Amino acid sequence: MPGQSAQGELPSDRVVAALRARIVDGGLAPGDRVPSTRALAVEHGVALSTAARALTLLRDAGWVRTVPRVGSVVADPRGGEPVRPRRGGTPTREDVAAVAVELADVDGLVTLSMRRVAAAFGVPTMSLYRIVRGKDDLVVGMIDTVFASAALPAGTGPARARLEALARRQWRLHRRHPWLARALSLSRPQASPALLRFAEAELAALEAVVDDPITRFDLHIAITSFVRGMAVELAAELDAEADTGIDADTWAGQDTTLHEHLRRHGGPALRRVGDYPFDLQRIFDTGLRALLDGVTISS
Amino acid sequence: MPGQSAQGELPSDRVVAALRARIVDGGLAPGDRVPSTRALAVEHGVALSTAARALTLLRDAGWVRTVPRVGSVVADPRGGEPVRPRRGGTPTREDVAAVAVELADVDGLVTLSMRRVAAAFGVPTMSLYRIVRGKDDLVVGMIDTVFASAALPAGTGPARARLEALARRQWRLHRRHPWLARALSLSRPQASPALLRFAEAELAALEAVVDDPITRFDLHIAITSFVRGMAVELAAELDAEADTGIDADTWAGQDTTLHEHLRRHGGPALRRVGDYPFDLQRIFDTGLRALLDGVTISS
DNA sequence: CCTGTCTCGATACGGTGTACGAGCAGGAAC
DNA sequence: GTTCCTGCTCGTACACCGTATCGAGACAGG
Repeated sequence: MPGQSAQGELPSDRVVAALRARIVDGGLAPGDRVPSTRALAVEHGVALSTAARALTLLRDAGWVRTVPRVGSVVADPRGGEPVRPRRGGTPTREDVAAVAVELADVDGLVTLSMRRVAAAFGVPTMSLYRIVRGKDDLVVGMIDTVFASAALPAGTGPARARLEALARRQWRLHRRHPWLARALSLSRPQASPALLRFAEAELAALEAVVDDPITRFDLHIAITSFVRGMAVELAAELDAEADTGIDADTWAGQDTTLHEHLRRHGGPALRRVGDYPFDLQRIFDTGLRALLDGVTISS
Repeated sequence: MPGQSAQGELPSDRVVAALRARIVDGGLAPGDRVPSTRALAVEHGVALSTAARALTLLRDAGWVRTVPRVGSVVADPRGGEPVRPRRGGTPTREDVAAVAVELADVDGLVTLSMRRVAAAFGVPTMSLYRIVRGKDDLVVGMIDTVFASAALPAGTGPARARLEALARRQWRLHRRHPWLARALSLSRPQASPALLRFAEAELAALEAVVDDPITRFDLHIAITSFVRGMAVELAAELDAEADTGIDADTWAGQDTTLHEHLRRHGGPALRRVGDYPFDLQRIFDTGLRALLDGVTISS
């Protein structure tokens, strides 16, 4: 589908790529004027707004800079930061992400649509697309927002305690934002500064425990995966609870069939567990302890 | 959206619940005729097809049985199995799930739509809804199909080896069906016979290692979560690879910005890792070893 | 004032899941 | 033999999604 949001196939990206190519070739030197919106439009056979979008993207990436009343000019590669998002009344990426996070916290990720975010923001739907590249990008921004909101635990003390604190911190984030697990599983791994800070802290703690740098990084990913896997379970649990509240009867019906299934297909080991108090916090604690035991044992 | 497919709120469920209530009350005894489709439709103010669907659901659940040319009749509770899905030319739930699995294996879960499944099956779209309850139900069926296709490793030998084999088997399933992780994270935990078989085997192996039944079940969930968390990573990796193939240029561009991000936001510990060969199989092995070390250590 | 440039927002497109109800084949009853 | 009435089939329609496109307006320079 066209709404698949497979980033990289959009017409504006083709224009961006072409211009970037001309810049790195030297065909366009720093200071040179880049073709105007209209020129780009006829040159590439696209709509004006598409060309305008391409220019915006180039500017946000730091390739060109906009000189008011003149046009866009190739930026100096040494020219410092990739242009701060223009301040002023216009909402920033962070603002939009923050609003979307609030919305998702209340209603979940499924009902989060661009239209709804825009409405909550008080702007027309399509105006969002000047601030974020699309829904995927918005979700990445939300993830970044959430992880940026979490303070890192102290980087001192015993390594084991630091690792535990870091995992717990992430787990708390998932408790607060149940959509997070689903969002992480849906999005590609993006380079999010806030996520990198967590990775950095965890790797630093692991240095005291694991010598081999590759194994160290492996274990970092393994721990993260464990936390996220548990978070997925948590999200599912919360969903189920929400459903129970709405429709207790149906749930009860499913419950009986669940028990029936368990009786029919579950073997002796499953039955031997008996009455099991399902408490994800305890499960998380137990699992994390085991995992960290295993990590520290190899030192 | 109305297609949110929150199971349990459908009008047909209300009808089902009402009829079930009348049956358990004794208002409708075994052998009694249940109201006809049309009668149900006017009684509950729903469409004919909704009423028909309700009857189908009741029959599949074994509450009633259809006497051709007469109507539906309350089934004898002792009457054995909940009615085999009628054999013959009509495709069964398993058939549909199998086709959907093939489709998802090739094209991924995102492009899997009811229309596409129906087309691949050669039936009209809406005919699927007589076989599965909706897309969520179809996905659950797909999960069940996949797990049912996997043979369980031998239930003998050292517990540690059995646990490892079980985790590996699940991991292999995720390698073969990259959509599986996403499907599991999206769906509620359903009582799937095939999944229960895995749980049973894992619990049996854990019995030799963990005495406390609650801790044992906790660790079972923890191990499963770890595997699934790693599988999510795997799915993301495969997605990224697919994108690279299609659009190497864009990916290269993202790569530079990724490295830039890493340089800017990554701390010393991240840099000290140096060149890291990203290989999820090795990461999985390392992580699993650590986790199982931690599990067996507490014995 | 004109004119080239940028900004904005409505509209439209192609997709989704699924509720709905008109039409159908065929045995039962008259 | 006709007329009901059954359950079944499936084409249509709805509400919603993400987002590309484009026309109309804002604004500064000449």
